[in-house]
Amino acid sequence: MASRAKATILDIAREAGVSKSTVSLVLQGSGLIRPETAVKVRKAIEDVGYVYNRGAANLRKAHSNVIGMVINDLTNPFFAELAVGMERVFQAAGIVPFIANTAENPVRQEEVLKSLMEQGVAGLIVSPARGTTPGAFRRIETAGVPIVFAMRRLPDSRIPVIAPDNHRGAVLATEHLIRRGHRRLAFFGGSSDLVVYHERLGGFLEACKTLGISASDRLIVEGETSRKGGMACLETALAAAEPPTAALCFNDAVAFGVMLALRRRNLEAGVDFAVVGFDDVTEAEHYSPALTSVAVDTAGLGERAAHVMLKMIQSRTTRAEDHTGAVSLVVRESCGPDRNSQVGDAA
Amino acid sequence: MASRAKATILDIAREAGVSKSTVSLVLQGSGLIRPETAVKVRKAIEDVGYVYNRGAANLRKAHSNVIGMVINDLTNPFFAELAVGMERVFQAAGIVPFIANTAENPVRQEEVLKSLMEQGVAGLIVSPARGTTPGAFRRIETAGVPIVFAMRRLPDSRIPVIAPDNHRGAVLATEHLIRRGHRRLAFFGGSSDLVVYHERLGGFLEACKTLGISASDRLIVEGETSRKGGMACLETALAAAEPPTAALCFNDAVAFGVMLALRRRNLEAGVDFAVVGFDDVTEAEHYSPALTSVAVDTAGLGERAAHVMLKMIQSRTTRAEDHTGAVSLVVRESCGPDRNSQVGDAA
DNA sequence: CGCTATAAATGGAACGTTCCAATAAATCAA
DNA sequence: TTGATTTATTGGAACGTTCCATTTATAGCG
Repeated sequence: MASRAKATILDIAREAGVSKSTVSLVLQGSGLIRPETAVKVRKAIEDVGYVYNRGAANLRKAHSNVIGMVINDLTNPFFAELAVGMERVFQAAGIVPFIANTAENPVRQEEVLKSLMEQGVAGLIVSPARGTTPGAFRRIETAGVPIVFAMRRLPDSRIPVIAPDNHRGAVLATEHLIRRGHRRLAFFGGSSDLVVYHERLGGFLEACKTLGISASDRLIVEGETSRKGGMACLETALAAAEPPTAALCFNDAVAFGVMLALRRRNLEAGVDFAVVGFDDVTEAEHYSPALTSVAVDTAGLGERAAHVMLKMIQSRTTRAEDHTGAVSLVVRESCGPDRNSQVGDAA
Repeated sequence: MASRAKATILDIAREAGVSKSTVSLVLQGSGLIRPETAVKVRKAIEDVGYVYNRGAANLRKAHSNVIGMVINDLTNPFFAELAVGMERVFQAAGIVPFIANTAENPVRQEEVLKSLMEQGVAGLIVSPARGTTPGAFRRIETAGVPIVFAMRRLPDSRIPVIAPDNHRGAVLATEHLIRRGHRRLAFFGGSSDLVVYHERLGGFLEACKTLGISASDRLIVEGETSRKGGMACLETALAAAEPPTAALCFNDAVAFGVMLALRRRNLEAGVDFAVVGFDDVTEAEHYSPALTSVAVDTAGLGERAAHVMLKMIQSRTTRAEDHTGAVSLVVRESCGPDRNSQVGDAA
C-alpha cells in the first residue's frame, strides 16, 4: 500500500495540492487553516500512511515532549506501582513516558541516562540505582534537563526528591511493636549505601530510645533487600545468644523472606515472631499471615513526582521543592495480638 | 559550566581545531582518524559537555537503534520478568529498549504505538492489550517496522509470536489434577477475547475428554485475570449445586485470589480444594501453601523475543518464524497429596 | 625527481520538520 | 475605485547530524 520510502510532509503536500507549510500547520492543529483544506490534507495523510518524524521536528523546536522514567528494579512491584502512578498523570497530559530499567546497576544506569539524553528527553524521573556515584547526574544538570528523584535520594544533591516519610514510618512501626510487648527488637535488611536505609533505621533507633529499649536489646542485621535477604537476616538473628522476638524489615520483600524462613523452621509469624514490613505493596494484604506494613501511597507519590516534573518543564526551571509523603501503619496479622494481654491467655 | 545553548558538533570542531566531519568520524569510532586527533576531539567533547543528538543523526541515517517494548500490564510481575529477559539481550547488544505500559487499554496502546513510531523505533516487541482490534498494527506493518508479539497473539495476524505452549501446559496441569483423584474440575478466570484463553481452556477440555471427565463434571468460570477475579470465580463455583474439588486457573494471579478466598472461608488449598496456577511467577514458590503451577520460562521467552527482533532488524525483514516455548508443571503444595491413596488415610 | 598509492581530514548537500516573513486572496471602509 | 485590513497560504532558511566526493598531507618506488 505505502511506498517503500517513508512518506514526508512533502509527499502529503503534493498529494493534497498544498504547500508543506500548510501540511505542517494542519499537523499542529493550527486554527489558521481553512477547515476544508485541513480535511483534504488529513485525507492525504491517511492515504499515504504517513508517520510523523518527531526527531526532525525536535531539531527545530528544541523542546521535545518525551519524558524518561528510570527505575532501579522493575521486578519489584513497588516500583512498578510507582511507574504506573506517574503514567496516569502523563497520560492525562497527552505525553507518553518511556520507562527504562537499570536493574540496580550504576553502569547500566549510566548507559540508560545517556541514551535518554541523546533521545532529547524533556525531563527525567529517576529512582537511582544503589551505589550511584554523586556525580552521576552532573552532566544532565548542566545540560539544563530537569530531574526529579522518586523514592530514593542521593547523599548531597540539589535535585528535588519525592519520597515518603521514612523516618516517621519506622517510628510508627517500632512503637507498635514495643506497645505489643516486645522488648528485644531487630531491624532487618538494607545496607548503609542507601540513604533510605539511614532514614528508616534512624526512626527505628529513635523509637527504641524514646520507649526505653536499650542498645543491647536491639539487633541490626544488614542484608539484601529481597526475599532471600530477609531469609538470611532471620537466620542470623535466631543464631544470636538472645534472639529478638520481633523485627521491623527494611521493606516488604525482606519481610516476606522473613516469614518464609519462619515457616521453614515451623515457626509462625505473628505467634512466635512479630514482623512488620515497609511499603505496603499489594501482596502484603494477601499474604498469609497478612503482613503488617507501613503504607506509603506509592502510586500517589508517583503522581506527585509526575506533577512536579510537568511543572518544572512548563516553568523552564530545574529546581523544585522536595515533597515528603504521609505514611501510615496498616496493622494486619503478622505481628499478632497484644503480648501484654496475651500473657494471661497463654496455656 | 556549559553555555546555555547546547553544544553541537560544530562547537567541538572549533574547540578542537578540526572540521565537523572529523568530529563526526570520531563519534562513530572510525579507524580513519589519527589517534592523536581522536584524543584531542574527545577532550573537547568532554570540555563542552556535549550531548549527541540522535534525532538529527537519524534524519540522515534512517536506521535508529531504539527498540520499543509495549507491555500490557507492568504491575503483573509476570510481564515485568518478560521485560527483564528482553533487556538482558538488548543490553548485550548495546542498545537500550524503551518500555511503555498500556495498562490493558487498547486506546492507550494506540497512543503508545504512535508515539514510539514517531520516535523512529527500529522495532517493536508487543504484548498486545486485551481487546486489541485486528487492524491495530496495520500501519506499523506497512511502514515496514518489524514487530514481534510476546506471550499473546492476535486472532489472524501474520506477525511472529513468541509464546509458551499454552495448550500443552493446560493438558499437563489437568492430567495432574485428574490423576490425583479429582473428578469434578473447574477452569477459572480469563475471558474469550484473549487467544491465550482459548489455548489454555482447550488444553483443559482435551485432557478432560481424554481422561473421561464428562461435560457435566466440568465447570468453566470466566473472570478477571487478577486476584480479585480469582476470588469471584471461587465464590461462583462453590455456589454450584455440585461444586468442583479442583481448579486450573488461567494464571497465577487468579490462583492467588482463589487461595485467598479459600482462606477466608476457612478452607485450605491443597486439602479442601486443589488449585493449579499458570505462569509460575516467582511468588508461586513463596506462597503458603506453595502454588503448583505451569512454568513457562518467562525470562527465557523474553530473551528469545529479543533475539528474534535483533535478527529481523539485521536482515531487514518483517517476517520471522513463531516460537513456542516448552512448559513444565511444577508440583508444590496447593493441590495436596494423591487423593486415591489418601482415601485410606482419612480419619 | 615525478608519479602513484595510501592515509587523514574536509566541505557541502541532504535528511524532515518548524517558523518567520512574505505573498495572495478575500473583505471592508470610505 | 482605492487602499487598508483580515484571512489563508507559501517559500526559504535553519536545526545537528551523516556521508560522498574532494582535497591535502605523507609515504613508497623506480
